Amino acid sequence: MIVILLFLYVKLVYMQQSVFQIQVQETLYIKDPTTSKVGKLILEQGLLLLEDIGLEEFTFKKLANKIASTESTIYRYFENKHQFLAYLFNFYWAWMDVNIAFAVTNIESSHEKLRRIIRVLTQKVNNDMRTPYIDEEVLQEVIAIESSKTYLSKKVDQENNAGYFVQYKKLVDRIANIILEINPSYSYPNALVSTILESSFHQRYFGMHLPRLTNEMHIQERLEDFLIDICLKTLK
Amino acid sequence: MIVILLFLYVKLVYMQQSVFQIQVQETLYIKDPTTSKVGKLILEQGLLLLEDIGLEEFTFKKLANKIASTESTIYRYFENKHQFLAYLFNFYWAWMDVNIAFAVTNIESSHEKLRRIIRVLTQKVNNDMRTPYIDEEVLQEVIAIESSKTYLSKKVDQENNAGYFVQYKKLVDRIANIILEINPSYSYPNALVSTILESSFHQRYFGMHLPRLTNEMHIQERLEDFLIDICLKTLK
DNA sequence: TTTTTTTGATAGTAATACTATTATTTTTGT
DNA sequence: ACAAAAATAATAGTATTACTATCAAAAAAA
Repeated sequence: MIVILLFLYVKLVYMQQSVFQIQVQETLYIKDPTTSKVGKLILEQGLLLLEDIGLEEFTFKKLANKIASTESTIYRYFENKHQFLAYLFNFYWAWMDVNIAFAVTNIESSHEKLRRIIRVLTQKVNNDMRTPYIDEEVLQEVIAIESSKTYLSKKVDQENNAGYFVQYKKLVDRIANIILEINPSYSYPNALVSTILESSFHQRYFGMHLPRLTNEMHIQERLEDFLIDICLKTLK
Repeated sequence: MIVILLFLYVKLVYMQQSVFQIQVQETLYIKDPTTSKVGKLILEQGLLLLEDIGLEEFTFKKLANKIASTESTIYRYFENKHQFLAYLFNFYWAWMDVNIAFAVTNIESSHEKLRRIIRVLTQKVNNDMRTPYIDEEVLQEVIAIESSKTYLSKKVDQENNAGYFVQYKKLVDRIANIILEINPSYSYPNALVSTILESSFHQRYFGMHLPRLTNEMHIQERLEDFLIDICLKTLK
């Protein structure tokens, strides 16, 4: 408990509005977009544009038009669209980390913790009012589709050094520790966790677009059951 | 047995050189690249270029330079680089399908079949001399990194209709049937298979680039053990 | 209210993702 | 071996992308 609270204290910053706010690293932007109106507009409308047309078609020019601004302004916040995506990616996982931390607070059983974590991972999220410029439901959609593209690139090592994946790695570690509580002799805790996380995104996507690759995984309860079943049986 | 041989007969085309050759669908090219010298050069050098610089940096112009030809020539074979990738993607899975078919031939036990399949999936492949213009080892590397990009796009449904994913879907079905032999009441055979397939790529990649997300999965035996363990325990 | 910072407007460049045209080379059918 | 057909190379051109640079205007901070 104390460990978790300390953890939260370190990773969250207390703001004027007397709510917690999720922070991402300085390597993920040139100028912090949360500190200005245009910055927040970039986040808000950029996310919606990404949802709309996907990463490949997404350009700063189109976003600039959408927010009635200019390319040069957006380039003052983000180096390029990949950094923008990495920003959202880290925001998402930092936020999920908090959700998961709350979901397992006061739970004794490690099995139950894992079940709750998987529920949080497979559930459709609720919009978080503390960040009005980020629609978390849309964010989840976008990250599910685009996140693998952040690391499946020739620039992985460089981007990894720049901290593009810290939040994700932290979360994997945290869940892996719970895996080890359940079965301390299991050899592949991190691998199991990252497999589950990736699968939660891709299976849902397959359910919607490539149904032959899956078994109705667009239905949340099925996806949840599928993943919990794999985890608990694997750890027995 | 007979079913498998018939299957092979249908999906493979007997060629002059008295060897089997893997064929991909007509929707995956404008002009069949295997029917000409430049076509084969495009495949061969295109694959190497992809390995070298990745899909994002890959352009037909660069490939044209590499093979001392022109953009317009390449465009006569493939609509764009995504179709080119889809061609390789289907070639890969068609070829793995054959490898897997041979690996399980004459094997009685379904458990053993599954073990052998996972071995084939996680092993570094050997170059297949029947297709001198495709270096299968490089192909595996490239597909591992780029394949998700074929389906994680706004054009999935359209590309799915065009048959961009048939080979992959076929293979998933085939392995899913073996899963059902092991446990006929398991509810998520296809999902388990596609999870394993994706994981076999990504875990190895994590092992090499993002080690904190996995547990030394760049070592083939570990990856194999990890995946077999998950499958067999899940199906118990 | 001056200074500093941020934004908008405009311009420009090299590269990408193509399409089109025509001359030349290669393949093929007889 | 030769004409006809097909394929390729060379060249040009367009709209868009992915930036960078400059400078004036607007907004925020001192």
